[in-house]
Amino acid sequence: MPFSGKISPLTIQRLSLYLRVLKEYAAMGKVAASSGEIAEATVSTAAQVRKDLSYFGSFGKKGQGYNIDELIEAIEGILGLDRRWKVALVGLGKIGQSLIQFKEFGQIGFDFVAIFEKDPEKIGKSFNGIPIYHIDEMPRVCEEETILIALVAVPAESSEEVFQRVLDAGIRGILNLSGRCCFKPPPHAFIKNVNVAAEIESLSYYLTHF
Amino acid sequence: MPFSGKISPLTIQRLSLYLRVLKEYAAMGKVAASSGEIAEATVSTAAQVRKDLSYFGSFGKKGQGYNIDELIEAIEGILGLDRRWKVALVGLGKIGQSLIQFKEFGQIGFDFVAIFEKDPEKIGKSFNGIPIYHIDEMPRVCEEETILIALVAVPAESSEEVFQRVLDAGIRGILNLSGRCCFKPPPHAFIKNVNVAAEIESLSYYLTHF
DNA sequence: TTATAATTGAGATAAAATTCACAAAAGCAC
DNA sequence: GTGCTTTTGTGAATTTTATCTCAATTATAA
Repeated sequence: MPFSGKISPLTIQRLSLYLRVLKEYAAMGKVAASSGEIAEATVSTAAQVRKDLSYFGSFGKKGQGYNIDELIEAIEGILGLDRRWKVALVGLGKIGQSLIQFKEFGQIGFDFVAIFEKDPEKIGKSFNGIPIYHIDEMPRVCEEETILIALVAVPAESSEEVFQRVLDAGIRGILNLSGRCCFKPPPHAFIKNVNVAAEIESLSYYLTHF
Repeated sequence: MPFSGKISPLTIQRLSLYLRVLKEYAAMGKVAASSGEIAEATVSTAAQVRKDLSYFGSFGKKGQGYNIDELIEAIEGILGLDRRWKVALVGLGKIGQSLIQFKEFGQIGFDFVAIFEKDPEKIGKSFNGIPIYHIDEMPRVCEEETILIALVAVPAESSEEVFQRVLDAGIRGILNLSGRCCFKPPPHAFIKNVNVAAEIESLSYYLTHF
């Protein structure tokens, strides 16, 4: 790795945002951007942008800002997006079905290659061109296909069991949409929780008190 | 309000998680829980749980922990969940369709009462029993129905314009699923961004570097 | 060649968030 | 009632994160 030390997860999330706006800029034909511009587009501050980048190296030119193509390449390298990732979907309910059709995953380098389900009705068929396996087959399929990332979209009740099985199948990164928010992963694995219900509850807090 | 001062958004998010596990406990018939138990269930720490709660009052009993029903009621009060909220869905694409069928919103007090769309094909009809209006009708409908919260699930390209129109319609809380991450709301409004693509990118970072 | 303006990178500083640590209850057993 | 155990609430200490500041660098234009 070209860098050392522990980086805050907040920095990582922001890099992802910076990358988005940089790609927008590139698509517009823009060649350079300053930390101030990037900050404004991501609701951040110039100092924050520079500090985040500085953990990984010096990518800008004093007086000139950042070359957009170079910075895109740098951030993609940092985030490990200079490759493609195979992803499994676990749970083909409403949410799973809608996410698997979501084109942005492919655009940013993540390919769904397997779906795992319990419902015998669905197994053996395919959805959106992706084969549906029984969840028992996860260890075999994930190994054969070298799948390291899973998107878990099962009902909250079954999620705890499913997390365990997913980790046992060799998955190291879980994107959890099950609504069951909290599961402590083993040290070699990572979980990101996306919880729309919790987010709307914080909106309620702010509307109530401000 | 029974409290003063600025509370960290991180505290608010965690209260939401605490509430979830407390409701699980209540459903199991449990009557009391300690900060340690709540912490374990939410992947937090006992001190963090106590500190978060302490910003709003004293809800526990020394040596005994927290009465679950009482604490649920307290947190619901804090978060403004001791009432029901009317919610608009803006954008009836795949994501919008799947979210509006998501039962948990109703269970936690949020009712979809209107859908706004641009597509003339859909307007005038209903989806899942909820009427579909043209987006131009938002100001009128939101006022008549006193809708203060909107879930925005439109394509990233149109989101900037849509945010503006949503705010102009009197909406004060936006849950943004458009993928376009960054929009600075005016001081009386609040935006919560949910960005699955950005989350999966951080997973890539961790798998690459650890 | 020299002034001018823009902007980075990073050390110093400030602010925010988390953890520590412990006195003060509260129940229980005897 | 006394001693033991549990667990809260909170001020203090620590750690983490964000902001500020400015010397150094680059391009530009006179």
